[in-house]
Amino acid sequence: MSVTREKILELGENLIRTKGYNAFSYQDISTELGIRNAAVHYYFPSKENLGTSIVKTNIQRFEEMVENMNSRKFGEWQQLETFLKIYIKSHRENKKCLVGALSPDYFTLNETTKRDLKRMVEMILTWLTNLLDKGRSNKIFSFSNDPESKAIIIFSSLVASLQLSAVLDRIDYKSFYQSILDDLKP
Amino acid sequence: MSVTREKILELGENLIRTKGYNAFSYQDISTELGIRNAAVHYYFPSKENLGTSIVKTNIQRFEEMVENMNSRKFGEWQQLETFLKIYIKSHRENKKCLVGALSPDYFTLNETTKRDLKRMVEMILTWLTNLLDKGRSNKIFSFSNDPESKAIIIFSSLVASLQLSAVLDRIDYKSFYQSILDDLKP
DNA sequence: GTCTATATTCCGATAGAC
DNA sequence: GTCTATCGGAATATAGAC
Repeated sequence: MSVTREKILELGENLIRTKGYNAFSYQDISTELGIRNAAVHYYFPSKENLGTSIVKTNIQRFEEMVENMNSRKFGEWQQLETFLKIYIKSHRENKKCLVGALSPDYFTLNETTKRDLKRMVEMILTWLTNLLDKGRSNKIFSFSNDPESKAIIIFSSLVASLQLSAVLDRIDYKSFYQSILDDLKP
Repeated sequence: MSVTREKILELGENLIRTKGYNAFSYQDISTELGIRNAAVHYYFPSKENLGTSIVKTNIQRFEEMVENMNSRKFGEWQQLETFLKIYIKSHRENKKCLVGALSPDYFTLNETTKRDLKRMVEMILTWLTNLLDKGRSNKIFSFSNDPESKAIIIFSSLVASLQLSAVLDRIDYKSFYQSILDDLKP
């Protein structure tokens, strides 16, 4: 696979996660890579193509993370902490997560990207719901509400915390993150 | 104050809360109002002006809500429920809240709008932190972590839940909202 | 004070050169 | 297969008519 293509994918993801889908342009990418904007169109004919490819890449990344944790027999705590590390890293890099970057623009996306983003969110929420449910059965987590609602609360917190971090440069992310874990302790 | 100006403000807010700041244009507004796009520029010379005005309006609205609750001597539960109603209403109208609509685009905003948005987020978080703190002292709320972290978790949940609702049209908002309250019950 | 005609810049995308 | 020259349209914004 072309190295230019790879670079475009990486740059595109970074641009979406910093400026947002509707604020970045092919020009941003071509300038950075020292090529013409139309060269980007060669690899990704439309912005729709690029957006969808980026979402698909992220879905794959998530699936690989889950598979990896399963094959290494991670416990529920370990799995949750591994998942949370994605957000700590994003926070350190001053980026939003892909879901937090694209979901606010959902209505403006094309059908393909919408469908993929939806699939990604469903995948994450289903995984997290199951994790919380199993963890509670095993007396590792403790919470009063139903697992699905709890999963939405936790996932939403993570997604928006990265958005709010950009606004309030003084969020103590360590405390925030620790609070999410503390909330689940038996 | 001009009626056209009022309409522009209202339409602009709706557009930001549905399409997002970088996706809506003055054309969207002028078409809806049956005037030329430049007429909108008369009232709000730049998009920056419009954006800032909308944020300021929302800050004022929030301040009035708090003042109103104070003057009517609302208890902590009642205050929290009143606050949550904003999100239930937004959810019903398929809109994001203003913070959830603008924060993801923070890096692309001009300095004035950035400053106002920051002020709005700080105001809400400070209010919520104090509410949680007082409520816990009065044995009305129960939670283990520090009030500021808890406030960020709750506020983040609310902000992103509206974003995710657009993606997953099948979020049971009632359960979600009830779970947030249940989490705080002693 | 209110709005229209118009300029300018930038966007995403196509056709075609190498 | 890879990229450049270029288009058509839409975006924000200004100058000036009424």
